[in-house]
Amino acid sequence: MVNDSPRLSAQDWTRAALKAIADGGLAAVGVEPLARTLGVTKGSFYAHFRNRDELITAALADWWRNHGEAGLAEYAAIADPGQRLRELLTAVVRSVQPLAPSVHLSLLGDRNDPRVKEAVSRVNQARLNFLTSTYRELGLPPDQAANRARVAYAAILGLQHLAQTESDSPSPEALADAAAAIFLPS
Amino acid sequence: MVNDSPRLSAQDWTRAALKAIADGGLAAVGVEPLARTLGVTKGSFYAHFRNRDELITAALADWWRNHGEAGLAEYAAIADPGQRLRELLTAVVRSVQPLAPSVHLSLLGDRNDPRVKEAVSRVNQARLNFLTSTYRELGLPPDQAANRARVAYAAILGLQHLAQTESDSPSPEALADAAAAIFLPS
DNA sequence: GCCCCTCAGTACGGCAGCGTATGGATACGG
DNA sequence: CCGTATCCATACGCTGCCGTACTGAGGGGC
Repeated sequence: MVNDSPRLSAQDWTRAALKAIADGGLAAVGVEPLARTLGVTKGSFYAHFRNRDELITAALADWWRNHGEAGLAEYAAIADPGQRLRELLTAVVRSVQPLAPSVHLSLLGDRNDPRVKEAVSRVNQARLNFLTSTYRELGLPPDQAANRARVAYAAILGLQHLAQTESDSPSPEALADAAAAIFLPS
Repeated sequence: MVNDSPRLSAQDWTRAALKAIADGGLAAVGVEPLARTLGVTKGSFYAHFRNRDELITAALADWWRNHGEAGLAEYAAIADPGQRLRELLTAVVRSVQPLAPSVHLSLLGDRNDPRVKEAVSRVNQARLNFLTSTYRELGLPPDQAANRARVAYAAILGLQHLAQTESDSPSPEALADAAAAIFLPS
């Protein structure tokens, strides 16, 4: 997967752009800065993209493609909805600890950009739909399922917020238990 | 409260800076752009601040001062913890609808800046403490109260997140009911 | 082996924003 | 009415970044 040849592809640029977004937002996506980190000059960039805007659009498209339904496939394979939900929660709570820079959170600062809005909206929608149908499988009526999914997903997002802005991380097991107790229907 | 005199104060600049942060992040805080929106030139700015950094620091300090414990005073006055929690939830769910730009969310995009980290951390800590003690008053043991407060606050943050990136707003009453059912201890 | 296409280097123009210098205007206390 | 401090305008240099033009080097199909 690693491109050891000195030649770069367009994907190398979109990947670098996403990394830049993850820890600096759209403002951190600059042609010349990226070229420096990639070890080339911007002459290379303009062989792959027409301008900076095109790179941003490509990077965002890449992102929501991998974080929409694609990223949910693993869990969609779990037949039992209760277990599916439990594994989702624990996975989220566990993955939340490290200060792994998150594209999703960084994009909040640029949520006025229509392309960003579109991308974030797609990802959120896919996840909300997934959670909603899971709750429906658990027997909740449609509207209740939708609301519960919404609050549950909101909690997931919020936990990531908190994890990114705090140094002390509370015990993950206890938190997972608390989350499970709250979001698994009685 | 409105300063109709043509002369500006330092507070006018910090307020403008916060507004800029709310819908563009730190990157949107520029001396010359702000001067344009305020109808003056940057000559005015450098009469109040030594540089752009000082403005940002002042604006952030202003923000967490008003959104930390100060903003919670209104609810701290409610004696009954159950009612306090309910009013908090409904107020949050209600205030979430409009696309009122949120400083808090925008700051997440710049969470790598140490000053931003500090400010956001202070506000979150104050709110978490408040929620935790409320849950304790409701009879939960300390560790459970802390975890429950954490998840509840996370849900609040996440709901704001969702409200900002979606066009369709689900019925606020239903959502408030769902949230209350979830976060008010049985 | 030759050509062509892709990737990369160099150089230039342009623009926006930061910071400084300086002087003018306005308010206010004495 | 005068002096001083505060607020504001103008002009300038500087830096970082975008975008374009042109050139060069290397590899694969024929």
